[in-house]
Amino acid sequence: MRQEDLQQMRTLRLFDGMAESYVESMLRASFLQRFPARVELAREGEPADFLHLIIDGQVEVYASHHRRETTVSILGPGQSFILAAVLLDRVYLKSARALSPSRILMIPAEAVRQYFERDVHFARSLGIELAIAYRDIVKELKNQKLRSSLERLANWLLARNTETGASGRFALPFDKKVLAARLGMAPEVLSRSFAALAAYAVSVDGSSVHLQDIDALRKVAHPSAFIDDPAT
Amino acid sequence: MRQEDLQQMRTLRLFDGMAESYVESMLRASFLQRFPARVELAREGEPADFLHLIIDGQVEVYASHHRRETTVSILGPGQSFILAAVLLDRVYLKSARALSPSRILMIPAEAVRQYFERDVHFARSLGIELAIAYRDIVKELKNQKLRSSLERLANWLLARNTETGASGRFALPFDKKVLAARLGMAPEVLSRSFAALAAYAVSVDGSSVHLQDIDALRKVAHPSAFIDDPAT
DNA sequence: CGACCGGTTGAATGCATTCAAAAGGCGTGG
DNA sequence: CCACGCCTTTTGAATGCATTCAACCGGTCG
Repeated sequence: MRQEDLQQMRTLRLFDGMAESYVESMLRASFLQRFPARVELAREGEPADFLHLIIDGQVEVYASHHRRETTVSILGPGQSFILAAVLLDRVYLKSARALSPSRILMIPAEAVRQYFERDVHFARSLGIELAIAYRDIVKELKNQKLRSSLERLANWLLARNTETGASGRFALPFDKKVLAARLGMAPEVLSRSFAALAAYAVSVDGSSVHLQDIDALRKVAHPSAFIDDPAT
Repeated sequence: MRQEDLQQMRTLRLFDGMAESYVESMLRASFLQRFPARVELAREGEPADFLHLIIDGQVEVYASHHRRETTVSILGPGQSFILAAVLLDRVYLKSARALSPSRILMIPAEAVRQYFERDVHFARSLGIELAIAYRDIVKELKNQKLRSSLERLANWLLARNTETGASGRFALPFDKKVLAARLGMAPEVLSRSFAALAAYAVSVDGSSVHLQDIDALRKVAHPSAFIDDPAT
């Protein structure tokens, strides 16, 4: 790892409050890897060998079973994945692939477990990280089971709008195909849902979206803090 | 709390390795409550005030939104719920109700957070508990999104059979209505699914189930270690 | 130019929900 | 002990949301 990269890694939230010498030693054992788009970063069923931390890029986390596939989440810089498997020393329950060229900090599972036992601050960070991940997936389960696909799309648009400054205009951060997977629907359904939302002043041109009547959109979406609000 | 109850609480897995004085102090602040069936133990949207630990009884964890409701899990003795909300000091994302008369150990959220910071062993227990809960819900998400209701039922039957000694005969641990909710389907669908499984030598009489051809059932179910195996 | 990929649109199918009604089980009160 | 009523479960039928298959458009790349 290069000196300036190391410097950046040291400041990761995950290491907050941790003894410096521990951080150093963990980082020495870790790899900062670059991956091209479409590469598989982890495969369901394999033993957890590294905790993955996204420094740069987008990663799709998904699971397969019996010729079907479902996207669980799409992660970006600052987020980690497969933490639970690492902590418990079990196999991955999900696979992950890079959606864009990515830089991933890979911390050996063994080291994670070791310092989890050894350093309160690190244990605390991991616990909080896990708790957040847990709540995120609960929200996703609710999103999937309590909403129609039209509602899921509407809420995603509202959330994305808020996230990007609430200007009413933003670009889709990935292909519609991927968005469809993220929202748990076939691409065809996403297409039809966008069409249906035109009635609520949602206009889409390629990847640029314009929400011209947020209130109308909220009425279809029925947003809920307990599903959509990342800070809740 | 009575002396003998206290004694029992002290041996909880959650407290393994924890300094005795800490355990004592946590338990002194806690309540061992009895609840009749159907009582609501936690409500979505309320601030997390207690970590709940089931000593006795069955608890249904569910979430509501916009006049719909979905069951997230059904828990029994030894399992805790709403740990993530307690740790992060956020509101509950799910509600919980007692399915049967239950005894619940309620540990004040404040105390949980305090000892989480203070005691490595406790932090470790919580981390592991959270990691397991996380993986369970990932499995549930996969179960829901990658399977038909017939498959979900078939797999549940297989798992339950294994759990109860693989004799091919067992009783449903709760009403079919509740089972339907647990499996994410309407009661009507459960009924029809049972009827459909008769073709695979599954016979049901009231709450007693008899699986007469496990292999046939496995063929419909397509069980997967990464969804169904509690130890994976 | 032709092939391919992402996206859209149309049509058919299917799984599951919903509404409705009837049958079976269980407990309560007369 | 029986009758009644409530709740669970089953069965039937209609509806609907979403998947799947298929065809088509437009842009990009070899």
